[in-house]
Amino acid sequence: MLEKIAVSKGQKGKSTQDDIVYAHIFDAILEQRIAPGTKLNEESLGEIFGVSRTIIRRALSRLGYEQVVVLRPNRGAVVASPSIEEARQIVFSRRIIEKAVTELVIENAEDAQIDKLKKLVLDEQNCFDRGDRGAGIRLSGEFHLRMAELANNAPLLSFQRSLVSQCSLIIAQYESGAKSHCSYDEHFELIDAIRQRDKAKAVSLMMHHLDHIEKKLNFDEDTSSNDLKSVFSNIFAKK
Amino acid sequence: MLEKIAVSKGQKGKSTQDDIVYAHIFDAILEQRIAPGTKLNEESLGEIFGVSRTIIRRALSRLGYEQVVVLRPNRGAVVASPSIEEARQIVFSRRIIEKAVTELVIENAEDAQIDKLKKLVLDEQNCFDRGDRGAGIRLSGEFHLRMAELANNAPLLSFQRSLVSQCSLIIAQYESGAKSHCSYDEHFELIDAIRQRDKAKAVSLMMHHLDHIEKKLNFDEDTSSNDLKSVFSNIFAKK
DNA sequence: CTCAAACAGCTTGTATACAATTAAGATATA
DNA sequence: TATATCTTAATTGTATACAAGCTGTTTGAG
Repeated sequence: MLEKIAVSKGQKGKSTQDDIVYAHIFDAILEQRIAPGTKLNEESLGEIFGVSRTIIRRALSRLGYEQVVVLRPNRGAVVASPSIEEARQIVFSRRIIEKAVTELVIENAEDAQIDKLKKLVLDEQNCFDRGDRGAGIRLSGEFHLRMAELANNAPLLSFQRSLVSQCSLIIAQYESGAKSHCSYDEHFELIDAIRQRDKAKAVSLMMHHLDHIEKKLNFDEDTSSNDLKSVFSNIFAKK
Repeated sequence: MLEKIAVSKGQKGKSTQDDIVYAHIFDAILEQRIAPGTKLNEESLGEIFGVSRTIIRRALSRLGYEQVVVLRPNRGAVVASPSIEEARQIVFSRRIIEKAVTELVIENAEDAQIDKLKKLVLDEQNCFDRGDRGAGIRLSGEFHLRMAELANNAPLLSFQRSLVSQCSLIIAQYESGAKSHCSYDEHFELIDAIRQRDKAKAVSLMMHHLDHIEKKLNFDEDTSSNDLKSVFSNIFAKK
């Protein structure tokens, strides 16, 4: 059964069981099929995937390390639901990383590699056009990941992976319905600037790109939240 | 028995078993009591710490995620031994993060918090003066971690944690004997610049600080290496 | 004597059973 | 009725047993 799922998800052959489970839960969270705050019960997940709790626990630890789920000792895992403040910190970090990544890509990547990126953005466009917002958000994240790959720096790539995941969560949580969050138009523009090796322009485009995410955050600040402390903070006087 | 170790290490009370095991292996690696490349056998570690393989595996995964050990599927964990190229990437990442951190600290940290840092550097000085190089390297890393804490940005802090660990490994691996690697003098200077809220000077000091690490890398490049591919690259013709 | 295939051991991967902890409901007391 | 304590069910934490995989050695054929 797991085999079938693995194939349907197009995972590489060498995937072990926890990789598969990890990838499925990860995708489900980023595509908003599981809401932020949802409790992730180990035994239920085990039954769903047909594996023991051992495997589920490994997958959950990994998700916990990437901050996509929150692990509460003795109380299990829940899907992360970043607060506005946490979201701001995450976007801030991305600013720093994306700037460096963009510059590295311009310095190091070959034309052919950059062209490949375009295909990915076409896929992304496709998803949004046919209304699959979840997959669109994920592909949009993948675009930024591929950029980091072309930067040729392993630690930056792994940090970017974590940041992009968390950003997708934030977008899923805070951005209102139909609006395209991370418009593929901007991705196309960015690729062109990189292709022309125009560092200043590319970095500036990237920063604007992130501005858009952050502006949405401010705009939708009043969205209902799971963070009880912030919901009721106006009732109780501050210490 | 574990209890005793926990106390002797001054861990906080809420430490669970894997935290303790994790911390011990971590410290042992960073203090060079285990050499890079050493195989970490699960059962042996289990006996040493008096816990089951379950706990050891959790600790090893975590170390693997932080890149302090390398996990090879079906073949166990070994202490990481970064190649020169990997080391360069790590130092490059640190340049980016440390610049951002330094600026944030100057913007956000209170005088009292900065003063606290000074005590830490005194401890560091102490260690080197009395010849405890291992502990010195660890404290030097802790200095940079504290800086990241004062920056008030959770994702940056967690990335910094991973980078600092890896850097300590690099220093332990490549730097020759007695030389102080990350001289505490520079830490003192840095603190002063931050205290005066002199961004340009502080950032420049920090960059020089990292230059020193990197220069050592180049200088000691000929040190015997575990990277067989590079060792024998002169024998076989390139494809 | 060289090389290859089969075997044995040891180590890691996974499932399961049991212990410890938490959360919720029930009962009792003021 | 409100509060506190006890009890119980559910869930997580840990140990252990068994399965699968790798490594090194032995054995046999060329």
